[in-house]
Amino acid sequence: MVTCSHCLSEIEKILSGAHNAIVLDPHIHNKNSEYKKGEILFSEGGIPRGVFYIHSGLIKIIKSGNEGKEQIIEIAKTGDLVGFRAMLSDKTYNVDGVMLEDTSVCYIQKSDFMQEINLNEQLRNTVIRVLSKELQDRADLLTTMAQKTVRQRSALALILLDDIYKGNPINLSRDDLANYVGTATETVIRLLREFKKDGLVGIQGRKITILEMNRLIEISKLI
Amino acid sequence: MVTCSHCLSEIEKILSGAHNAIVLDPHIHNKNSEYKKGEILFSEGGIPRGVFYIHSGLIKIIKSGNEGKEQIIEIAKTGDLVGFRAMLSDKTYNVDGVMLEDTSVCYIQKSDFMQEINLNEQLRNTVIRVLSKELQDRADLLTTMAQKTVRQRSALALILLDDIYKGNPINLSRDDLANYVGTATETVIRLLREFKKDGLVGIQGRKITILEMNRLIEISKLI
DNA sequence: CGCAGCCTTGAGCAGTATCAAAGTCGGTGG
DNA sequence: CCACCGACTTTGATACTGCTCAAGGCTGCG
Repeated sequence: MVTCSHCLSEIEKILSGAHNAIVLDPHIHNKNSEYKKGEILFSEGGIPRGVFYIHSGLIKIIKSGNEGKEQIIEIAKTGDLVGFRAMLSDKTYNVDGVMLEDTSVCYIQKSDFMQEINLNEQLRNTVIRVLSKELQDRADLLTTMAQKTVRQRSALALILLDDIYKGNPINLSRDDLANYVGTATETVIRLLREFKKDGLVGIQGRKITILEMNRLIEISKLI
Repeated sequence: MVTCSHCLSEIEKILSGAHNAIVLDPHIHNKNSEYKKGEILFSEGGIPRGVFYIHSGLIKIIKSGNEGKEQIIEIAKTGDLVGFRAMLSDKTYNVDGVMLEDTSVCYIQKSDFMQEINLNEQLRNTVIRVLSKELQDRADLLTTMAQKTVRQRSALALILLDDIYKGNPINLSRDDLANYVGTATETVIRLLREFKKDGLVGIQGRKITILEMNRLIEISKLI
């Protein structure tokens, strides 16, 4: 694959998150590749030769644990950069990237990315800042996984998903939702039923609508 | 506090972990400060103005969760650099650093560290590589917390602690051990009793000796 | 229409947390 | 030197959360 020069020139904005809301003009910007839902972008053990910028779509970053049970580490959305941790660490991927829906991505080759980093001091500092910030966030997430109940984590997951789906109904398989929360599918279904009964969410088929964000936030924080 | 120029010149080795076994010559190296067991190096919300290099001792990095229950994110040992995530992210600390035993550290000021980074390309790349690698590792840890049983995590904790204590008996309060595993104190005590009964570990007072590393590894991996 | 893949529900169980109480150890002051 | 105090550790009993297994229902698609 060939580096998308347009995205290469934008990576600083992308990394700092400023890019999130920007819709690239398709006329000046040809997306590198399109993937169907369920297709695999990269998988554990593979050697990263570049990073991906999500032009549109959703990608789950998963770790396949014991007995095939997968844990969703992160859900990357439009405007996110994916795969840079493994690339920058000089290690193989330790997670898989799988499309949650039809997704189009741009590609930036490692050599191009590294050259850019070495030339651009500000970008370099951004990279370091972003990585460090994520490390801090993961300490919080670790604590959440270790200390909060499944009920609290489910509420939290819905809050995060509301952001990922930008306020639109959450459209995720129950399996994926359970793997995101870190629990069994049945458990997440039962909790959703409860949340619905209490008027916190609405459910249309597999789609979930947040009705009472404030109370979800309360639940996610309470012990 | 004043930057330890000796450690500043060594940070590349420190970061890449090569420093672990090196004993600095006390004649050419004056340690910046000594802390007693239980003393606080930094705490959540504080502004990082530099990083600490552990000359000798042990520091727990903790996140105080709900109702004061703390989660040990990491135990930093002799030769480790502490506090660089918050410093590099330009955020306040989101964790506390507390001495697990009497500890002496050196201090490197943020301005000195940053200057060094900007002058030294290799160091820069090391920083980026280390941060990315840690992010990868935390994805694994997250999966562990989400999917493994307390029994498995306890076995894993003992394996990690064996490394931290360099093969010497593990000397940690039961509370700290529980907070490292992410469970209740009573639970960890019961599991230790089991492990002892099965001949996996020996227990002398609060000290724990690993007897059957291979079987511990097996337990930590099994589902 | 029927199949396959999800989603949902129920029942029972195992693993852990919680609460309460007793035991141990090291240090301190009389 | 001894007895006591406080903090930490251990044990027991009980409750509950969340998992697993099993079965049935729904939906979209060939």
